[in-house]
Amino acid sequence: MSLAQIARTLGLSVTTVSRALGGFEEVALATRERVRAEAERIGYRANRTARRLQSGRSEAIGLVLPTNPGQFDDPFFLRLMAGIGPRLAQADLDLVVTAAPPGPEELRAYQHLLQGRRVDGVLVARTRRHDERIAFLLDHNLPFVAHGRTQDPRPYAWVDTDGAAAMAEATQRLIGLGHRRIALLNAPPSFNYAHDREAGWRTALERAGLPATWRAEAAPTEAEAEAAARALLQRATPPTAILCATDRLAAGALRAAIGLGLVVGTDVSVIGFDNLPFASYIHPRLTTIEQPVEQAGAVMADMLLQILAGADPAGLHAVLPTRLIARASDGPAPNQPETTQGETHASPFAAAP
Amino acid sequence: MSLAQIARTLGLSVTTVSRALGGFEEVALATRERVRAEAERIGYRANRTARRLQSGRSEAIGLVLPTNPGQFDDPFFLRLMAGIGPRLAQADLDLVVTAAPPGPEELRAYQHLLQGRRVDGVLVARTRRHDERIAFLLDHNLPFVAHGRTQDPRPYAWVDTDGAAAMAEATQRLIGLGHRRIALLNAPPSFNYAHDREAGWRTALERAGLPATWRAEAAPTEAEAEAAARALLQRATPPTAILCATDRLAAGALRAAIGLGLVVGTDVSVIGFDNLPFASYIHPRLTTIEQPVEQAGAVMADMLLQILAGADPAGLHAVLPTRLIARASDGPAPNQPETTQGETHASPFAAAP
DNA sequence: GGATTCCTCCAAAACGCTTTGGATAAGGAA
DNA sequence: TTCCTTATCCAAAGCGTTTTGGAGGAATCC
Repeated sequence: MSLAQIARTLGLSVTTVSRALGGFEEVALATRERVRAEAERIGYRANRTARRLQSGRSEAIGLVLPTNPGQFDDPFFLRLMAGIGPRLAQADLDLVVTAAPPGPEELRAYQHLLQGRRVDGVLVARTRRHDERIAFLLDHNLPFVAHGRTQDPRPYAWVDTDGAAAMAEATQRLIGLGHRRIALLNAPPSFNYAHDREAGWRTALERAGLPATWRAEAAPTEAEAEAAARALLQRATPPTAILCATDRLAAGALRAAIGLGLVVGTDVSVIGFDNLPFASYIHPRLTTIEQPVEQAGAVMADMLLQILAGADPAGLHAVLPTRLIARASDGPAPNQPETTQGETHASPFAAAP
Repeated sequence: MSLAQIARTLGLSVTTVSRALGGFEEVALATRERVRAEAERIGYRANRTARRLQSGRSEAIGLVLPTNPGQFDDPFFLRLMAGIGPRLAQADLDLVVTAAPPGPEELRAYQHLLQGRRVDGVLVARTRRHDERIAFLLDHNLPFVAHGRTQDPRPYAWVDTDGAAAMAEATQRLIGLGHRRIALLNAPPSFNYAHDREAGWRTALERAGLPATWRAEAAPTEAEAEAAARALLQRATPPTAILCATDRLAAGALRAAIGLGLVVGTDVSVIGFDNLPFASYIHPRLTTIEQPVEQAGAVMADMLLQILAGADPAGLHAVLPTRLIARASDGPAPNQPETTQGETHASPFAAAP
């Protein structure tokens, strides 16, 4: 089951067999066919390790999974891998997965991948605004593609979700439902998506001549979000809708609203972002924005393949569109003295699976 | 950054450097130290590919992810990888992940791993009662550890959850709450866990002298489960509790009960299995059973390491205990003529995160 | 007819490591 | 002194592949 074996059986040299299987023109067509037939017959598959040693490439790319305890209800990485897998398989590359908790160990995982020359490149997900992983990879010249932009001024390949457009769309939807006091419950600015998403909210408000008065920040956990949302809702003139940068924030907002005796979808509207699985189970079912994660994985893999083939990472960028999933957590603005009366058109909500 | 470079710098042979780093006694202690210091200085890491070629082992193990569309809210594999990762990293093995939808492509993924000698062994999760993957791996002599037992009579290494004990415990709990008509909503028998879990239910009923009269089967989707649960609840004498082999089945049962105007936790109790993330978001919050998935991953990795070190797979088995997470979907049995009056003690439920 | 060009094939090197089978020198026993 | 151990080191083989640099013969050109 080696080149040498085929060479022996056919009375050829290893060189010729190698070239024949490689499809080189310098091997006579008849010989090429003969070799191919024999290889087929014995089910020959090139030893990857030998080829790797010879070529100097590891024919594998790396992905570091954050093993954040309690974050397991987030199918992001599973979906990402589902998108990445087929593309890499097509290019006959392995996907090497490492697990590390965020923090110093995470960076060490990247060093580990680099040092042993275990991978030809890596995919980085969940980038932060200031991301030492990106800096490390750039410093060490390891090909990579990131999911999410960061503040590093050096050019690199990235794929990102159009969070601004998504939030603008959601804001627009709320405006269309008659809302005039639309709050943003954002994640801390260390998450770079926070900026993006806030920008969309601001743009839509501005376009409609509405003030960006109601705004709060919370770590994306339910407890913190609940507190922040309660503060918003207890203002003298509270918002009639809360746009959340994350489903987890939205879960907290729902809890805050319900805790204050408000009916979500009627008294106050809440929209999330991410379409985490619980969004369709929570009560009321959460209207939210879905990201094309599988597609992002596929695009990232394709970009990395291009880079490995010699492309310049600087030009490789993609902004992917989102999809708003209308459920039951938002509705027409309530009639309140401070509010411009919204048109009371029929609720356009479609039930989503 | 190779052995040769160190050898050159130190005026030694490649052989000696290799053995020095390998810690062989036949290299003088002083030399060993000298080599180690130099290796440390230049940050030497052995080229894995070269070592692999020489040793004939790929120093990697494989995991095939089922990319079941719509199943992404299941953190099982993420948790499994979180458990596997550190153990493999410690043994300096790579984890190669492939994604494939269940079915013929899945088996081809395993063939692919085997053919290219890409991995020294594999981990198989979510085994089925008759599992062609297990058969394939046994046939081809590829070391592996499975999560879940199957019907294949040949011995192999496995880790499994003690589903019988878990279900017996849950049944016992319901009996303690005064329930006498306890239904089982099971998954189809093609899933081997179904048998295990049903056995626990039967055992506990038998022990209490209760009949196993109420039983239904449904594919583990909400829609099918809802229909099956509704049929159960519409019997002339309906059950007062439904034990579900899966959280997804439980979600359907909840929906059926609510659809029939029943108050879950009062009129009818529902208990699930798996503790999927949505279980704590659904209304009412689902009492369910949690499996130690990370631990299973760690144990599986350890077993595979043992097998690769020469251990006999036949003796490697582990049954892991579960944990019942009490939430709000179960409660004391309702007072009904057919029911033996349960003791009306205070609800012992602790809120779980 | 000699030189040149194709066409087809091959021997050997190289990738970086581990392992096999000595080689050399020092020390001790006879 | 001679022989045998022991301690320490090394040259070379081998893992299976790709690639380099030809070699040999037939066909072509002048």
